[in-house]
Amino acid sequence: MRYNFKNIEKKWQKIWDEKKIFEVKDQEIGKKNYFVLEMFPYPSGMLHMGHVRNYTISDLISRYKKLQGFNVMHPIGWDSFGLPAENAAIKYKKHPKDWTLANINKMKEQLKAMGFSYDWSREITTCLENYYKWNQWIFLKLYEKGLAYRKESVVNWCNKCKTVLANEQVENGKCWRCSSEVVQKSLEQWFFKITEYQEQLLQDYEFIKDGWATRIIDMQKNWIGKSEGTTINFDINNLDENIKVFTTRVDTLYGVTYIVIAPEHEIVNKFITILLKKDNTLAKNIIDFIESVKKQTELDRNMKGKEGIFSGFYAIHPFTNKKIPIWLGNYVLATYGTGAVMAVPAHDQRDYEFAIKNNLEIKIVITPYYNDSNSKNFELKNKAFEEKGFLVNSAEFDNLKSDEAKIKITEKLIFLNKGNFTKTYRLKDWLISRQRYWGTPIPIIYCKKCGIVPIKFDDLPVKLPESVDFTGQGDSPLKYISDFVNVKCPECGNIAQRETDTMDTFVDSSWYFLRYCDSKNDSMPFSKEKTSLWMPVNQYIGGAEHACMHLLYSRFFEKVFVDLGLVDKKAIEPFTNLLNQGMVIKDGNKMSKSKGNIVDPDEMLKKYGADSSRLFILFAAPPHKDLEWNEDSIEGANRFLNRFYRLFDEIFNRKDDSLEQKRNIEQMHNSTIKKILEDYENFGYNTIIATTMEAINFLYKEKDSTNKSQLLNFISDICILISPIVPHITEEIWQKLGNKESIILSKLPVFDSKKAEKDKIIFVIQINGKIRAKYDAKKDEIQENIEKIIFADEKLKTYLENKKILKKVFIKNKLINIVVK
RNA sequence: GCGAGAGUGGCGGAACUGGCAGACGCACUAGACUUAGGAUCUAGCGCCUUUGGCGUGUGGGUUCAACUCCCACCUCUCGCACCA
Repeated sequence: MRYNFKNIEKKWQKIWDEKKIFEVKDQEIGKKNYFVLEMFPYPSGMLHMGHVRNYTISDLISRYKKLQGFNVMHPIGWDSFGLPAENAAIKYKKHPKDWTLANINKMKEQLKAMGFSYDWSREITTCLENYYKWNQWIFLKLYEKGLAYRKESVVNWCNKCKTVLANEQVENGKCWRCSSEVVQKSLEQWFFKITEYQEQLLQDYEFIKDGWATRIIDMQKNWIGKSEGTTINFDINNLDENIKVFTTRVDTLYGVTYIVIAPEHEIVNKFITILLKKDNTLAKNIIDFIESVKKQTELDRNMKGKEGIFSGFYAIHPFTNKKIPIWLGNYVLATYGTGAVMAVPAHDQRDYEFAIKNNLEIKIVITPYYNDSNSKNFELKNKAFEEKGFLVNSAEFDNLKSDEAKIKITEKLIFLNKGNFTKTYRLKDWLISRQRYWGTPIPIIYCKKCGIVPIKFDDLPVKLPESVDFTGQGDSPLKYISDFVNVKCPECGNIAQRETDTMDTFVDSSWYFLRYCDSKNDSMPFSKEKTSLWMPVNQYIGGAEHACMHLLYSRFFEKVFVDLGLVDKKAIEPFTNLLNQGMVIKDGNKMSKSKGNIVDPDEMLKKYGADSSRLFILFAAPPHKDLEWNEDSIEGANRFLNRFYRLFDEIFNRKDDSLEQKRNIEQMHNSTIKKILEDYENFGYNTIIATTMEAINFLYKEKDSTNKSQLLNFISDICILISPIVPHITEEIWQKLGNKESIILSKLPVFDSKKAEKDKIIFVIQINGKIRAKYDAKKDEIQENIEKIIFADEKLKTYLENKKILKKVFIKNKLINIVVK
């Protein structure tokens, strides 16, 4: 017989739903709270396999923790603001809200069909007023604290999405969402001051280093990009100005032969003003150069090589007082450090290339450590020498090692008041303005008289207007809604203008986990009392692609909330354990629409059901690895479940129960429990399934000669153990076995260590590493009778008598080892 | 270039603290049952010159014993990348 997964799965999903079995109270006596969180989906219309895998793993952990006796919260919601809804509105002439809510309904069905154990009573939908109101509330709190500010600066603009992007959302010069080229624009925008927290973000890895993959932490550290060095002030010849440069190699200071500044550097304007009076051609050339660099994308700058132009000005070397030419160069980033570098062509490859191209002086000031005897004769071999070494041609610093010289030189700079030790970070403030409709309105009004005026907390929410035309042309649709834009200033009552930008949707996802703890609160985004019952999240599960976006922003928000007194300090890090599941791959590529290799979860569910799908996904690869999609394997999963059900069915319907209880069944039973419980702790979900299959194979062989209740007892424990993986079929068997309560409310079986001790094991007799014989015995038995056992074997006896036994026989694990000459 | 991870059959992957490499599954082969088999069951399945030998990316080392530890190298994947 085949088990009917369609009926069984539907039946139990309905019962679980009706009994509200997954709804969790904030506290339950005698139980510890455990918060399982998965990255909530964007409601695009259909779950993709990445979601299915992510949520299958989360569901397994949630159900396992329940069986362990925890009070588990496993919530779900919808990250439902964002650009695709707006694009769909333009394309299908459907309102983003309708489109989004319809998608949510569809996807909710899919989630339910997978049998995921969500507490739907805590569901959140970020595009609804009762959520985004609190985005605005949080914005205003940050504004109060000076952590939200408006500033004109050069920002990333995506022409296709028609909005600005945060630095984190630009990948290799392209938009993270649509992959089109990102250009630079100077605009006035809202920022969150994440840089205020950069040091703390680095320090607090202390609290999560055991629970996060080092890869993710490294990615974040890299992104924050802390670097320690020295800032030097270079005076400018015949001009009462100076240029600050940042360097990590101040030991090469005597090798500076020119200065390069970014074309965007503020001093350039001064240069031009002066030059226009003295040297019109040079000024024009410089202006042309700046224009041409502006047109280059990041990629161009990389590809075209280093370009530059002499500014006409000279800097003064702080120690030698020599005149050093100041150049403008396309390879200097305006946004990093001071936007100016001291060029040491002998010891920096970029400067070297630039110097060769522009025929600038190259001066060696470092020689390799091994080159001590003739260090003065050290020569470059068509490239810069970038390693550390001994200083030469550096006056009183000659013969010092690089590290020592860095300190001494900086100390002298400090003495001369020309520089200091500095730390520089790559991280920039988080740009949160978006020129799009489908997002949280920024709660700000601009008044000619009063300037920037925040909305009063009591006046929240600033509602997103619903009747809007989506033409796809021009600016954000919000700009054209005069009711929305033209308002009275809350301060002076005069006509004022509302901010029409909305917030980056990453604002929504930076605190949603806190809302789950207190999802119905209508006076605060969340209460400290409720969040402190659940936070920090015990286990977070999601993809690694969010390392420098969502995961970094959330850490930042959490720290702000702690400082604002909104959450307890014990949750200074929001996610203590993070599991990054691998990607789902088909034909060697990540599943995606553009690759055309999508597998529709609906089809999978229809053909094989939820349990088979879950089993397949967990069995095919360990959770952190990429998973290769294989249609044949899912059939294998389905086959196994049928086999399992058939085994149960056959034993269950057997009339005769007079057979003996068997020791080997008891042993297998016990060791199966042990292995599976261990694997749950080590994320070895694929081997849990392998162990279960072994047990089932074993039972098939033994069933006809074994006591019925002993067999059913074993099957019952298997059901509990694998119910987090295949909840429906196990619940069905569990109930047939006569249990009244749901299997979800049961407890994990316990491994009996006393029983295991007495085991008979197969011992292997190994001589010089080669296996010579096997022997079946109890451990203590064999320890006493080693010689008898060995010499009972004639062949072995002769062999050993011919050789000389060198070391005493010893036993380890399942091995008797003899060392001979 | 910098940072992280990984290399084991035809494939996905097992192997706890160094202790029978290839568990479990897929694919494949043969057989059984069957009107039928794409259901199910049984057996086989790393390679070779098969009473034996060789095998965990390559080359060395430690050890009675190495996928596992040490040294050198190769390859692949991912992340970052003109960051001064």
